[in-house]
Amino acid sequence: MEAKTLLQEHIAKTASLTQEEFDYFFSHFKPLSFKKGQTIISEGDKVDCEYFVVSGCLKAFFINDEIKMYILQFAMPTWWTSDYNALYNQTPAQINVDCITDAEVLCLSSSDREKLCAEFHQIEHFFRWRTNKGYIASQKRLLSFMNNNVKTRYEELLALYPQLYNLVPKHLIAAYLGVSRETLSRLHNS
Amino acid sequence: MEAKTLLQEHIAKTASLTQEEFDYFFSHFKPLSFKKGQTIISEGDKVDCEYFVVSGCLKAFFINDEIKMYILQFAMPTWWTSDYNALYNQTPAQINVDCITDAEVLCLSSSDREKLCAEFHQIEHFFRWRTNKGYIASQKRLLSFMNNNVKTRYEELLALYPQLYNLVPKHLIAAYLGVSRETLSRLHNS
DNA sequence: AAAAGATTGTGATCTACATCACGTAACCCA
DNA sequence: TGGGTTACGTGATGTAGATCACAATCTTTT
Repeated sequence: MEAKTLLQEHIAKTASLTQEEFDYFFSHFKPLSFKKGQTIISEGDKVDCEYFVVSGCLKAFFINDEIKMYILQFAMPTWWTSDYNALYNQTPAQINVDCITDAEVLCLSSSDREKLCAEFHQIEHFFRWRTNKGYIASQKRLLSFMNNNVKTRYEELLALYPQLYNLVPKHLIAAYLGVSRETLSRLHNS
Repeated sequence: MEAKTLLQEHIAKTASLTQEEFDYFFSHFKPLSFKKGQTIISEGDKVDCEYFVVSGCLKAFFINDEIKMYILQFAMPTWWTSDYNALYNQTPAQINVDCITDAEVLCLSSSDREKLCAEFHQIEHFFRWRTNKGYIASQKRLLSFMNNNVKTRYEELLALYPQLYNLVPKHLIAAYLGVSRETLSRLHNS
């Protein structure tokens, strides 16, 4: 699907904009294409934008001790991603974002987002709900982390996003679950 | 500090309301007082409200297998709490909220919040930012969970909220850290 | 098509933390 | 003021998952 239509249908679920308003909104987004493996945000970068995924799959991750990787989010079409802590607090990125597959994204700068939120009540409404859903999902994941063992978390993840099983290498799924790739591999037999 | 002043100063940090607008906003809140140990939300309840803490300390927690407790949030003055998943998706509460100390709260119904957000752009702005901060904090905690051992998480928590050490029994701090009370106790000696 | 790198599986061993068990001290509240 | 509940410490033992090591594919690049 075309980027503009995808975004429009996505927004329409929570906010009512006229076609004219949406066209204006859309004009602030910059379309970007990336190849598999390309980096969008690196640790230490100044972060100015957030990204709406049109096609492909990104990962937002943290590297500890230059060795261990922890994946905060897989970002699929219609998902938003960035290092929101860095973006809102104007601090250097602690999170990396790169492309698991070739990907197309729409890039929106933080200043444009704030401008658009101030100009259109409905746009502010949309972003409140988007963040709200992210917050609820994040709380659920935290609870699952405290409450469930690796096997249960793995099954939950696959039930929620079956396409990940074939799209994403297993060691990345392990990094999302916060477990070693060896342990994840052994789960298949138990 | 008086409940109304506390809320007004809290809101003023992110939204500009005239005194008249704030008075109208405030008129939708219901002040409630609770004693130490009293329950505000029980698992299975229909959840209609969110709560702004004026004084005291609440905990939002999840009980697994009728045995293990996991604390999602300690809620102190100027913090907001509820079972947001239940509140937004109109599902029965999975989270409990009760009082660690005597507490005063201001209660806002979800329908009033949505009404106020629709009526005043600045109020929608405020709630977007509040949720945004919650989302960022939740992501940070998730990262710390994956990345750090118990001792580091304990030190982080005490650095962020030193008052918790004396205010809250250790087994509740253990339940927040997702660790057994015995292990937490042993950390003091190591 | 060959070489190099990435991905996955699996055994052996190690470790952080859980669980069980028991003892002591502090705090309610009738 | 005394008896019961709650809080907290600490030893002994169990276990999920980490780490190390190596081998077998599968993918990408030249």
